[in-house]
Amino acid sequence: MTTDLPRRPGRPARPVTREHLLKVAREAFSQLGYAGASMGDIAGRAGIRKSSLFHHFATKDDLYREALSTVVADLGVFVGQALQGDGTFVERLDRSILATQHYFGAHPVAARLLMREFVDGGAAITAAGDAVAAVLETSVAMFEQGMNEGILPRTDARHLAMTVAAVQIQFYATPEVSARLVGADVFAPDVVEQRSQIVVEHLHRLLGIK
Amino acid sequence: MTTDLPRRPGRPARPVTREHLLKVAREAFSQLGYAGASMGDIAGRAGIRKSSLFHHFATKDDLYREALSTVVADLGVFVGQALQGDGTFVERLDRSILATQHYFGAHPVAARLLMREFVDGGAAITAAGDAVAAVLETSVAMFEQGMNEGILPRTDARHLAMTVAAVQIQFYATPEVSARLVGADVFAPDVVEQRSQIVVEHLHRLLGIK
DNA sequence: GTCTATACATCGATAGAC
DNA sequence: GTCTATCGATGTATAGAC
Repeated sequence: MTTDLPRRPGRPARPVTREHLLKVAREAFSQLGYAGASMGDIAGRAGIRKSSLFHHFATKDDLYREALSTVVADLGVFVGQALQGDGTFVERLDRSILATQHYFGAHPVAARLLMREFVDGGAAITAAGDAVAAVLETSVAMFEQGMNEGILPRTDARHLAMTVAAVQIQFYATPEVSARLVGADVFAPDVVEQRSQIVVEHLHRLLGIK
Repeated sequence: MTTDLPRRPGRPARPVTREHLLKVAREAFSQLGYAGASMGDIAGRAGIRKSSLFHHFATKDDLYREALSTVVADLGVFVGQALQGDGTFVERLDRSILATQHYFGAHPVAARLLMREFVDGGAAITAAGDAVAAVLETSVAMFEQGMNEGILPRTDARHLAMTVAAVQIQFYATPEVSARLVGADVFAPDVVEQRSQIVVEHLHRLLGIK
């Protein structure tokens, strides 16, 4: 039976990395929201004291912004890469859909963190808000391109982008509701694969492809 | 120039009604979330003191549950009434879609409050969570009925219900994002009408109608 | 870089006067 | 039914030792 020695100040052999702190912060903010997660809780998850966390991030707002921006950036490059390369319009569209679904499926904190930021109004974030707006604008531009090429029927591309975004994010942003409805763990690999194929099918019908 | 007299105890001529307290509570919880809204803030919005609010609701949790349940109940009867009556499958479907969209458009706090509850995992709520699950199950049953009648092509009705719910709620649950994308106030009557028609169009294509 | 200790505000909730 | 006053816990953030 081991006894917990009282913690003492000093430079530890293996200090926690900034990346690890951001990881646990993403988990906390995703689960509890900005207001619900506390610096003490996040520090505890990382195995350090609250004041040590403040050494790495001057304010809670700073920590939140950086944690959120990593998700937005990750998703941005992931989807960006999928859009690169050759192929038909539909092939590029499908690659971006699957990339998004696989990203959300592989990173359980991501969709919920994004959705919370959207619901909060994105007031706390300007940089990330602009990045999100850029992603949506890319989506709008893509749909307009498809309409101009005659592949997609003409409709309001901006309302369409909002609907498409909703279809892609909701399932993973509210996993308890999704799990209760489909009767399975949302992040199980086979469920992610199934949902990915279904989202492709849903969005094809929604966009009027074929 | 009037001077603010200090508040004094006693029975006021016109005490605030429970309905008014629930209304301002819905606004606060919708804007700030459960963790972000405080009993003091809600009391202040209603023009009373925090301790007076605790006279009406024993705990913050009680207030939240009742505020949320009014939205779930309102939406339930609104959509339920739309589903009643005669008409073809598509006519009943369209009535329920339009009822939902008009409800969200007319009650700016509703969709956001619901989405917050979904993102929070519905852990705080059992009764309302069951009510929401019931609405989704009704949706599933309706789609399966449409498939059995040969009106809808066969697909996974449960995943379909999740997608349909996302399309209906997202636009009004994240109004700042929506407004930025479409460049207009989401709750302006003409925008609500436009979005309603577009959602009907989107869901028709998604469901494979016609 | 981490710790102890603390300052100071706000939170949910209670007690008791009117 | 509303108020003043207060309690105890928790929140963000800071100061200074090691």
